[in-house]
Amino acid sequence: MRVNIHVVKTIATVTATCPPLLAGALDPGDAENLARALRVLADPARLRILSLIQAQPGREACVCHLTEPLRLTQPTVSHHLKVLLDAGLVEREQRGSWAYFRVLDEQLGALRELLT
Amino acid sequence: MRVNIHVVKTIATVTATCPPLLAGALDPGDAENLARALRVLADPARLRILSLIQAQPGREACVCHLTEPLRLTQPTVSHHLKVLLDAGLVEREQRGSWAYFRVLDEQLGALRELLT
DNA sequence: CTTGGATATCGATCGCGGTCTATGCCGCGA
DNA sequence: TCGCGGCATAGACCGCGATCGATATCCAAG
Repeated sequence: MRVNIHVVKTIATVTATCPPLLAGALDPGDAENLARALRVLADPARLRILSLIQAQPGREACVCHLTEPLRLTQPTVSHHLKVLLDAGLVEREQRGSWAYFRVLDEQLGALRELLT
Repeated sequence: MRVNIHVVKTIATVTATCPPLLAGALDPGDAENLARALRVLADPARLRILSLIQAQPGREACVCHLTEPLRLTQPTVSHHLKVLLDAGLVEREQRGSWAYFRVLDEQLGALRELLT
């Protein structure tokens, strides 16, 4: 049986409810959510994945384009892409056997606005 | 014997050498440095510390002002403040027995610019 | 100098997450 | 239908860092 799993988009959630960092005392819940969102970016492999996708012609990449420059195994790259996907920082499009990923820059911009 | 320890300011270092995230493929070293800088912010306690300091009258706070709202012990708060200090996100001023901390918003702004 | 309070440091614990290998799943072509 | 290639998932391992109690350090007052 197939169930629809509603994946919480970390970034979208926090940008919708969390005030800017220095605009006043953050309550514990907002701090936790913002920290969770920042933790997605606070990894060298994921930062490189975002920049590598964006540097690709067409600004999209599938997993097999990333494993070699990252020098990481395919499962590890898939893991990072899932983290980025759940956060809402990339989108995924299946084309045949390949899964193409694109960066959602608006989400990155929204997150950036919270560091104010 | 006393030695002068030169503490590397994480944020200042990365903003001086690292290109914006989506401006092209990040090399591994830059990715590592940027991730290190983001990891400083990717913690709910440190986010709350920054916002609590800023919410204080005079935009400064000493350790004893932070332990209670954070519900963390004094050593833990001191630890987080040291991380923020080493990163260059806060400055420290000793006044009598008390150590007052202030947020360096320029550093936060510089880091924010890298998420582009 | 001694005491007391504020802060820093030390050492230990423990949970989280990045990485791997092994394996499952899916779509395509022969 | 079978095999293969691309990707996802499961499970295990391991290091890092958040937190704490204990203790050291520093400063002011008496």
